[in-house]
Amino acid sequence: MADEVPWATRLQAWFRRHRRVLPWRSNPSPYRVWVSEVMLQQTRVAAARPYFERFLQAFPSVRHLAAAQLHDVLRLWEGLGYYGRARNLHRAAAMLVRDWGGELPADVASLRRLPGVGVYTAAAIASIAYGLPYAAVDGNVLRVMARFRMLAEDIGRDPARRRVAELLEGVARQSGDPSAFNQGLMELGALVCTPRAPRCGACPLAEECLALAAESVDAYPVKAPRRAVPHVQVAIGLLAHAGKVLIARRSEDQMLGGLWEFPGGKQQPGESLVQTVEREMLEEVNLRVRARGQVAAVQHAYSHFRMTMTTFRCELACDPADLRCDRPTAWVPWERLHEYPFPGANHKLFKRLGADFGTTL
DNA sequence: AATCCGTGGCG
DNA sequence: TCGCCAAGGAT
Repeated sequence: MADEVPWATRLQAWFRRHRRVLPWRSNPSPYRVWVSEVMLQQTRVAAARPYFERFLQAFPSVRHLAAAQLHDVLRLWEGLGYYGRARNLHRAAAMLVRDWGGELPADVASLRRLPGVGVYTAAAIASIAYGLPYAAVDGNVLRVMARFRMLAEDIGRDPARRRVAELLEGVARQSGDPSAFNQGLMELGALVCTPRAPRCGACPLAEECLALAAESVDAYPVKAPRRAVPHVQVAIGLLAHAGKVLIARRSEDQMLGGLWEFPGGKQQPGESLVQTVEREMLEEVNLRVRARGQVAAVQHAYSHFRMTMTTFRCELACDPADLRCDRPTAWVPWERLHEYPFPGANHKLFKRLGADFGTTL
């Protein structure tokens, strides 16, 4: 059957020969495939790998994950980004225990109902863990197929993804090994048909590649330019009392949800950063403080805006018992802050301040 | 359909 | 230095 699509056969042969040894490939159980696929969403293999090892060590099964506290799941996700993935993974584990006996369902419709499992991830789990014939169309596959078939559609839009999925569904079915076919296409995109400087001389699909034949590989894939991102000024306060600093937990329905931070917020028009931090402290935790001096400023780029985060040492100008906040807060010794999951920008700050900064509080 | 959601590496 | 990009999903 595989002979009906020669390029798919060559692709799979190439994959068997060149595939990387990756932790989730050694034992592609449904749980391990699921966790790896979620970690790999918009994330490079090199970045996800150490997280996967630690995560599976801590939560070896769906039931272990479901029984865990979100706090501990987020600590293991800390630094990987897109924290909604971790929250969804945790929620989905509970659903799997409740509705599926702690197993991953073996059909795409049921998989698709799990939070954090979209069209791509459902197809990836179904094909890689269960051998079912679905095309898993990720960014790699879109780029490879845009060049291979010289597709003019903007691959950032949904019609292109659907078109490629239609193109590949039949091939995946005839391939005889949907897991190797899908992973082969993605591996090809990661190792050979790369975004920049593709290695067409090493490509098993080169002789049938339309973009290569037209000497137009550089013109594909077609992608709309990104918009410019805004830059915001943020001021945060390090408020110490009795040897501990005040932190607050971000709401789970917002950006960086479930992670901890120092109180603070965005600078408003006509406001100095000192005024910003003093106002935010009052608004967020109902404490009157005086900003004593700038400690550090770090630059950080999020997915859709950039930030300069300026940090001020603050001094209490009211009774600490006035503390009121609509989200969890904690007074924590500086050396124990690592027990709480913090966003990347805060880790830049920690690194800047040094390990013994706590002694200066 | 368009926007929101993180981070680090790379040229 | 800085824009681009990576095994996308939710709304």
